Amino acid sequence: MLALRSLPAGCAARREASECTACGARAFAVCRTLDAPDLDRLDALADRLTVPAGASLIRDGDPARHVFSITSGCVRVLKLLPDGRRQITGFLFAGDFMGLSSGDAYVFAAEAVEPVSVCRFPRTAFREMMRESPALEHALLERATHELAAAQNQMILLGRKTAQERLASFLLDLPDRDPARPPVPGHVRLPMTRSEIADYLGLTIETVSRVLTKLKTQGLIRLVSMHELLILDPERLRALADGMGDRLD
Amino acid sequence: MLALRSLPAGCAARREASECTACGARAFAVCRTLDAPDLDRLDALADRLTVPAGASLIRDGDPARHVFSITSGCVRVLKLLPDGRRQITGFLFAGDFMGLSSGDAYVFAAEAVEPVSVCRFPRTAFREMMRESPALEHALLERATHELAAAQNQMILLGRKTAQERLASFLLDLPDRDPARPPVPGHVRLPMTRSEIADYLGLTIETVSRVLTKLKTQGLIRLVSMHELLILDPERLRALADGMGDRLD
DNA sequence: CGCAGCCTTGACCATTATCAACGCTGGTGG
DNA sequence: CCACCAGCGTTGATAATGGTCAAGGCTGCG
Repeated sequence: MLALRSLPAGCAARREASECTACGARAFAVCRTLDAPDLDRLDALADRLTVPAGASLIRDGDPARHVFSITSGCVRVLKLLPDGRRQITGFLFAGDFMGLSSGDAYVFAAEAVEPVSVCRFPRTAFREMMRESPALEHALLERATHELAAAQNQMILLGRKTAQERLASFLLDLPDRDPARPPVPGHVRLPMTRSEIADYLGLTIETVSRVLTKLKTQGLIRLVSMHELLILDPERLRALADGMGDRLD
Repeated sequence: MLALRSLPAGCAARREASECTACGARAFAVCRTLDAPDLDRLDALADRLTVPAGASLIRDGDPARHVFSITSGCVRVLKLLPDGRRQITGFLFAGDFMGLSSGDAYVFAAEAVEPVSVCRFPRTAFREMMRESPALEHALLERATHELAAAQNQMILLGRKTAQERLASFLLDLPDRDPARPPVPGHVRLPMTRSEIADYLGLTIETVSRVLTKLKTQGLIRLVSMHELLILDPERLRALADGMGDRLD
């Protein structure tokens, strides 16, 4: 399992997580399902790391020795083709979890989009805990279930949606995922570059840039700054995202 | 969770599954992790169904009342956009499992590609069993982990690979998944139509047809019949699939 | 044998990629 | 404090991959 994002229901937990970077393992959103003694054991296992923007958290092919819980910042999970083509398979935020893997090596890379802090657990010890705590395993399965549904949505986006529809979907989904900013309605923080958005949506930077300009021209969004925008017409944007761009015209 | 394919390690289990369609729940590949009494309980819960080609097993939006274990045939899992665009997110075969879902309704559809037989379990009873059997939950998490890794691979395919690379990847992956045919090396059974392949790979039928013809012309494959082909040059096909098409030229 | 459905092939088109130039912006050092 | 520079973003012109439209062929079944 590559990465597990926190569940929508866990929104409070997520926010909490982002606020308690000092308390290490307790920041782990799954903690809600654990008893106090288990939490203490997790705490004891955890390393706290801070990594600068651009730094690598996980390298594709490396032995899978750790699992991670993100406590602040934004992480990109990605895969590369030998010639350098890149697919970003997800952006992770505070409260999200990553690193579980079926084999002994990671099959993906993870890098900091902005300065990131994480709790790092030895994989074997974490596995041990999982075996002993069905509640933990249950929570992870719950998350994995959710993550698989999200993956199907990303597949229809990549396989069947137009560039406009992809951007619209992205802009609507992103704020739900990022607890870093209080959810001012319509306000979207874009910690990632155009290039990262492009590699997430299966497009090029030029197309991303052009489509954002077009959405702006159509009055659907306003570009506040390079890394911040406003959704002006959520309804029409949603219709676009769902492939009903013409219904509302 | 939409669908869980059997693990590669479970190849023997899978084959067994496809051979014992008569024994119902015991065909469920996860059974390997359950004790005999649990198996008997599963057996008691299961309906055995046979559905004709083209029939619907799960409709998007329907209340999620069952989970399914496929005992023979091929199932397509898909999502639709309102205007009819279709993305097939996976093909399932004997031994695969589907239907777990985070919400109360299915968020995808499942339809028989060819005549299919399944074991159907009431979702609530299955959940109950999961709660009582950590081994079952563990097995499902294991599978989900694997399925998530596969989803990442499909994302790089859909987001970054060319039509040729997509077809090459598909032809190489498919036989590993389908236990219906003894794994004659290089022999690929294609139970699905060109249209289904296209909707799985994010292409059109015409492109699928043209690329298959091109692969044939290049001596990489031979089209034995409409639903059967031979891989003549696995190495070059693999190189193509991995985006190293030029390396071997 | 005939028909329906699927597949293939061809001609043309559109969306998006590629290539190129330029502009903005934020950080650094004079 | 300002000027410069590097990196990122935007915009434009052109190209290419794959989509669309159309016609015809195969195949398997009644």
